[in-house]
Amino acid sequence: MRNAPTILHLDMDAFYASVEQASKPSLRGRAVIVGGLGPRGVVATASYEARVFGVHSAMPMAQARRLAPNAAYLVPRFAIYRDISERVMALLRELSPLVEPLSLDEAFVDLEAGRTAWDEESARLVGMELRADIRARTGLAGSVGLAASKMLAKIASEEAKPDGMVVIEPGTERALLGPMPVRTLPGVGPATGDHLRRAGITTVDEIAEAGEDELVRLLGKAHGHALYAMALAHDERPVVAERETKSVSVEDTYDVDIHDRPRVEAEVRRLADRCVRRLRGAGLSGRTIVLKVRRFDFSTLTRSETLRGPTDDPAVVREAAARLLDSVDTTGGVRLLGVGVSGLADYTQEDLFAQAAGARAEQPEEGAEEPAPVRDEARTADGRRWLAGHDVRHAEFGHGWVQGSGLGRVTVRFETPGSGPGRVRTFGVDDPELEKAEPLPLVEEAAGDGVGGAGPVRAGPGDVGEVGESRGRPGR
DNA sequence: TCTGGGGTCCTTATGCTC
DNA sequence: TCTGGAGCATAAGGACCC
Repeated sequence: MRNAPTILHLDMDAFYASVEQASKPSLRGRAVIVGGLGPRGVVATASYEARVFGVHSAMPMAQARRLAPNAAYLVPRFAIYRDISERVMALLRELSPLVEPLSLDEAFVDLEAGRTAWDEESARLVGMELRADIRARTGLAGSVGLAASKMLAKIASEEAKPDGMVVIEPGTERALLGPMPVRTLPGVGPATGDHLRRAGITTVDEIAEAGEDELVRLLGKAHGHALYAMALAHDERPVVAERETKSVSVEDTYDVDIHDRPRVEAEVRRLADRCVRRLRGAGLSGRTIVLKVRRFDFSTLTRSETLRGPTDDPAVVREAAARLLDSVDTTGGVRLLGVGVSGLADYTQEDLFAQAAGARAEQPEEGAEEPAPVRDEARTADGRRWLAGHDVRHAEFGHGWVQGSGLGRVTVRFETPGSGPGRVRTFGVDDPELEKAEPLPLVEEAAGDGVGGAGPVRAGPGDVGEVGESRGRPGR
């Protein structure tokens, strides 16, 4: 392990909810909950004001509504989260070429590799400046952890939340880690936590005391070795900038279980097509097709089939998925269906099978199988949907966002990131003066954007649209 | 009072080939 | 020709992460 805290972990605070609060002045200081709003939705992010009520990520939305009935409930706007995330990642890449994004709101940076920090003092300085830059560029708060390894940097940023910075000084790791609960360590979730608790192990120190052999016996080889090393604060994993995508998949949970077999088959075809679109979008093809079925009782099963060569042909994937479905009993109903492709190749090779199938099934389906949506909330006559939290523009009142909709009406609050809290008005869902709009930037873009200096800094408003997007990118 | 969506990695069982 | 492994690929499930 290196002997200076030069690995940085950045974690944006309550990211989705914070973006919404920055976009919508009337929500600042209020409980905001972002997630799926359907009957089977879960919470993606809760603002700190909402966490006071006990609401947290991954909680069923129904439960959140009981705990915080007066919170604002919004559907995620991934386009703007992605845009802001790219700005933040660009700031990180100014610090080092070794930036490892873990998701839209989290990343590791190896400061030593970027020669921006070499000891504790320089690392602290970089961390402070980074947090200030992020706030200036995005208006949002991020927490920073600095340590000599990835595991410890992540634990440090967790400790730093919200809106803080924590440095773990080399030499203090064991003392700090020892009394912490086992769940603090990465890779210890509910199941492993229970497993360890039944063996009388509840703290990191107790993992270390148990010894490596005992852990391997309890948890298996890979997990046992890894966890023992972590408990001793040994973590040599390097920061890895580019990781290859290993699989591409799509899945849908239905508001109401599907019992009708033809309907299940139609959904699987639709998912197969969607999956292939994503696959092709990333310039990939794959050999193994995976079908996922979650039944009415939440039991989940997967069926997979490996082809002779990689494909990105929708007809081939559709047919494989249909064959896999043949071996699954869906009487009783299914709540989720998914289709995935793994065994990826970064080239597209048309195998004979694909060509044969393609000749038969070139373009039928496309328009023919348009599946009926399960649920139909506030949909206009031409099929537009007014999703809570999404941006709209009104010919007379300007830019606003959907506060709620139903019963043929849509309620809009007219405000922008730079305005004060705005007024609310209600319209018919088919009001011709109301239309969907693009999100507005959170921070006023200064003319020229003030980044004249050295280094590969991304410029201002002009280049956020992104041109040739074909790299495989890790974790979204 | 129920449990999303997109991934990764590991374990175990099984069949094939040498 | 039979048997025993080793080693690999495939399939299914589970845990974990954000």
